[in-house]
Amino acid sequence: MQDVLRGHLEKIIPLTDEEFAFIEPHFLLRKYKKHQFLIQEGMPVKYVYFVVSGLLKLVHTDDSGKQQIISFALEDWWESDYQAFYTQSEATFSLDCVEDSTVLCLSLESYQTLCASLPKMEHFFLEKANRGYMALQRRLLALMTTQAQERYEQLLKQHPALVQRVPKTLLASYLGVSRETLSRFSA
Amino acid sequence: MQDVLRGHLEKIIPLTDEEFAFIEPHFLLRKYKKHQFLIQEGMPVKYVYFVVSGLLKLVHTDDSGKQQIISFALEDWWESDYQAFYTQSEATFSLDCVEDSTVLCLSLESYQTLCASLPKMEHFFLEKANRGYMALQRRLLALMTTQAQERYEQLLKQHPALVQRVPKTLLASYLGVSRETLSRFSA
DNA sequence: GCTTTCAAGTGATGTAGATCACATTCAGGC
DNA sequence: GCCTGAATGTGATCTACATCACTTGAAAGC
Repeated sequence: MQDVLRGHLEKIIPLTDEEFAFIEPHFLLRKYKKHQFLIQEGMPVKYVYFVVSGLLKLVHTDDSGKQQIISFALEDWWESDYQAFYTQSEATFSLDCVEDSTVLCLSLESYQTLCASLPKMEHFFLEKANRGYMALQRRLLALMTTQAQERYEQLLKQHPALVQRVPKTLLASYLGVSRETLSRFSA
Repeated sequence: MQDVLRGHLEKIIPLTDEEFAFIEPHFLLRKYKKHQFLIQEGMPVKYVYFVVSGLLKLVHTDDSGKQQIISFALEDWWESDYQAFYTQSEATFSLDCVEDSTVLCLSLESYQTLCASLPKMEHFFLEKANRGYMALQRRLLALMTTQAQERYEQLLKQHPALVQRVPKTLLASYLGVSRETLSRFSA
């Protein structure tokens, strides 16, 4: 199971067996069922999660109770309420399972230990953060410039698997469009 | 002038004089006039920029020629077309001066040298990347959930100085709203 | 000083997409 | 096998905001 993690890390930083032997015990393997929460709004955030299998959604609930999907986390993705995680404060997002999922949990302490003792790991996280930043920038731009229907079509192209796995209601929320409007696009 | 840089770095990582003496020569000081371009769409991106003084805007131009402001870069901000910078490919954004500006330029080679030889620097950039990511996430959320007028009011609260310094037309583009609509809010 | 350009306000009209309301189909729990 | 709730489709109406068209005022260039 941890092989997945090693493969994932080694896409960016090659590791010796000793190094991986040092890294691996910092992660905690956990399984969650569909609809279970990994993070709940208002609660402390203990971990950042690496998705081994399954599918999570990161959600924000506004004052009027409406839910917005900030992002989906598929296999091989890292997810958390980073703000709350890094500052060890209360979650403003919730993270829960769209499907039964297996994740690896990394505590802030372990995260810091890994970064401090293995520059490679810090490099790995920097790389991930940068890519995440660039991806968000593109998403922001798309949200500002592109019509809802085109955004949907681009999602279909770029993540056809995701569209298959996720109810349209959730896709709509992710795309920033109402359920009804999204439904009218399929035609 | 480089004092500004040292102060900025030391907000996150304390440095010895020797360390800073090693870091500093990697930066190139440059001055630009209002309307001058640091990065032009279609051209290679040589540097990431640290703004010592002045104000820059990162802009995307779509097929129909319309401009969207991805972000502003005030004093103490880092900016570039990161995608193009890291992959040493052609810019899809342009970066130009809203006001006369002084910047420090860091090449990819120097960036990599700094990260490789000083783990502190890698840590610094990781910290910056993470904060940038979280800020973008909040902006994305605001764009999806909040009305244009409220977004404007929040900008007024959070960056009153920016609103003073920047023509409304540019603010509108940054907020993802038309010039005319923004104008009707002031009343 | 004059002209040209840029920033900004404002009315009239158009439209993407929200919201509300209801029908239908489908999967799961017991 | 029945019942309940989720997921989806679809019509009618409403609204935030875009777009177009024009005016005014102020700054910049020569």
